[in-house]
Amino acid sequence: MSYTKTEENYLKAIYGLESKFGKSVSTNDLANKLKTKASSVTDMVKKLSKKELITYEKYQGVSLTKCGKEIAINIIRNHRIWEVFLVEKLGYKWDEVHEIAEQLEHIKSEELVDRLDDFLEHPSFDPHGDPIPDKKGNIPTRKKAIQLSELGIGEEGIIVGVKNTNNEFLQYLEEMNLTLGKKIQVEKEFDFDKSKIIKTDNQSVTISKEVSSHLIIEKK
Amino acid sequence: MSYTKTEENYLKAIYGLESKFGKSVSTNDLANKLKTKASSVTDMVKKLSKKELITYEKYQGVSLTKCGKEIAINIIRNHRIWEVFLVEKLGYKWDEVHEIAEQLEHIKSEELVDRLDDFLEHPSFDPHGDPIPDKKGNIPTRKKAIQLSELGIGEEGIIVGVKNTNNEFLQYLEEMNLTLGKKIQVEKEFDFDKSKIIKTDNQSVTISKEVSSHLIIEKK
DNA sequence: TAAAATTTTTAGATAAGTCTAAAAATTTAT
DNA sequence: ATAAATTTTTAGACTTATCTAAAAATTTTA
Ligand SMILES: [Mn+2]
Ligand SMILES: [Mn+2]
Ligand SMILES: [Mn+2]
Ligand SMILES: [Mn+2]
Repeated sequence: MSYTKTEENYLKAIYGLESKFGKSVSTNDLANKLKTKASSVTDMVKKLSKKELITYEKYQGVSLTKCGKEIAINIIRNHRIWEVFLVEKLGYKWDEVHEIAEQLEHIKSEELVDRLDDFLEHPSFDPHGDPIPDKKGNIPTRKKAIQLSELGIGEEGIIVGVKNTNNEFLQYLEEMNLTLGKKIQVEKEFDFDKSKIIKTDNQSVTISKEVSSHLIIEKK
Repeated sequence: MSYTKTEENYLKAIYGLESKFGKSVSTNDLANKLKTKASSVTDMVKKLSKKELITYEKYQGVSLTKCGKEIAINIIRNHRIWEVFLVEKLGYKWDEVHEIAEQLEHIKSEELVDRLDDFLEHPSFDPHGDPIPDKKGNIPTRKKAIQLSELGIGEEGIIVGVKNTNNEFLQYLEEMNLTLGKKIQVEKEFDFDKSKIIKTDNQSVTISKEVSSHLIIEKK
């Protein structure tokens, strides 16, 4: 069985919202995430429900079935593997790959992404630090990853992920020298707004709570 | 300006038929090539005409405008570069890549295929020996390429292309050891049906006129 | 708990691309 | 030059995914 690009995007969006909020997904939230109208969502949700990819009851929101979840995770796998390819092999920057991966993730082929995965030597994380599900849907985890906002003064860590893949944010991080793999140390924290001074290899930068809560760190 | 997958496929098909027959393309031929109905073709052809990608007069068939031709060639460029990638980097066989490239050719990105082209070190021909247009639309040519059917007894050459990318044909060639780059020599020709005995590096095979006329050779 | 606000669904339209059946135009054959 | 055959176009319908506006259900507020 094969699904339309639209169906796949709905499943992916439902998966994302379900994981984020830990409960069934509302029509409005879905409409908002997919930049469409609630009425359109209702239509599609009925269709996906009939195909048993989601469970849906009027006014109660939706959640993925086992099958729907598998499909969603597979699309996410495709997306992230393509992002690795674009950055590692074609030299794209991490803020340039998302849109293209949004297209590539829908290419229909049993083998393609598995071959690409071999070619890339089975990466576990994408250019934004997000985990890449394996063929069976298992998602790698990081043992002791925390938000930079939780790191105390003097403590050291390595940047392993970003919790926001907005292009401007990624470009900002690039300028601040806060990219994946960078070793950092908390130099100071300002109580009044929880902003921090962060020491990287060659400079110190001040970042807001907003920023530090979107950076994922592995403690040294 | 960006076009739908369908529009792009129509332009590509028109380009192919126009090149092949050297005259304007009929509704029926187009319908046949695109595996759709003549009535659907008439609709789309009106649409492309309004966009000035083709010229169209009722009952007179269509031909590409400069702009339409540029788009068609660009899609072909995409297709062939992706085919090279699939074969060279992901280890696909030449009979496995066409369908996937049919999808990949429509990915919308200014840069993607150019970067891929760099990554592949600017190939001039795809895995089937078809020329890859450059970014400006220039199509590489081979000076002295001829059909194997034109090669005389005793003459030698190298296989540089196939004029039919049907999967079964490609698999047949593989079995006969008649793949791109192979050196061959005409051992014998049978007058009654123009079939030939061909010597390759390690064996002799008999092939029909049908087959030899679809193999492109560069004379030694 | 009743009114107000919000969310969700329904009803009806639209656009792209496709199809069948029938009409119109063109080409081929007699 | 007509008739017959073929090609092409038109007319009308269908599917998918969308939208707006209005109705219905649910949740919040007072
Ligand atoms: Mn992404
Ligand atoms: Mn990512
Ligand atoms: Mn091809
Ligand atoms: Mn090819």
